[in-house]
Amino acid sequence: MAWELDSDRPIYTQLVERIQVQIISGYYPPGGKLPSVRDLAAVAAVNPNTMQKAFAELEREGLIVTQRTNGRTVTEDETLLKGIRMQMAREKVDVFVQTLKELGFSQQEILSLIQDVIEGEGKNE
Amino acid sequence: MAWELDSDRPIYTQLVERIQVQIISGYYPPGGKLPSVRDLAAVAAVNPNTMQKAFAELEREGLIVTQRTNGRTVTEDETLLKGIRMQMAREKVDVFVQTLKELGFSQQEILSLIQDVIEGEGKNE
DNA sequence: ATTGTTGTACTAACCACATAATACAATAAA
DNA sequence: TTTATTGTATTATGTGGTTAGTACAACAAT
Repeated sequence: MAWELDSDRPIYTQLVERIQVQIISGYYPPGGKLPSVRDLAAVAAVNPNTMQKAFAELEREGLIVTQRTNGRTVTEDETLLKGIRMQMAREKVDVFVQTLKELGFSQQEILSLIQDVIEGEGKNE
Repeated sequence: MAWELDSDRPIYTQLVERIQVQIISGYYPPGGKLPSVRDLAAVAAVNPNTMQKAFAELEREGLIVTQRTNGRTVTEDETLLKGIRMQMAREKVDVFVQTLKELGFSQQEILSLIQDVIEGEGKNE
């Protein structure tokens, strides 16, 4: 399936975030090989240049390593991966809680909304 | 203070979201008058054209009403406002929970993270 | 009546993003 | 050695967002 991309934000940014999650979640394990620029661009249905830009950003963050003519691999630094995982989670939580508070929801109401979603999904899994 | 705007997304979209929250939270009460395009553009430090575009979108959604030569007011349809409030909240919750699950957090872990933030903030308020 | 404020429309210019189409060097695979 | 694949770089083109500047009609305030 082609990746779900929002036209409201730069595509390369969305590619970065998606691949970040795939790495953090273990879909691409530490030390594992990543698809080539061309292949992954084809899968995502974007231009190779755009995927190249996303990979460059991921490399700048240290999540992936480039071997000049033999593709790319996920970093083997699992400490870094775990750190980024927690960092991403905390940022999502902070933004979420702040946003809901701005909408006028109390702490208890926020927790209730979360539990509603979790219990609702529980019936399907 | 100038509004905090992210260069990663269209400014007018961020203006829409910010004003939405201000309306939903009651900062601009139902039936209340909104600043003029030029004034609010000056406050936010953006071009009047951009603010105009944001207002046009808000009007399309029904949140605000335009009086041709006498400014704009927030809709008096409080049922609509409450509906949008819940709609926004549920979407935020859904996206949040899904994102955290993709990062490999369990339901209990998600709840714990939320409680950490809430309790942490409690000490400052 | 005059002045000021309102929403609105228009053009020009700039820039970032995205795509398309090539091209090249390095190296793995055959 | 030859071929294919890799990352990478380049140029050109199109699109959308943003700003700047200007202008106009409608109406409130004076």
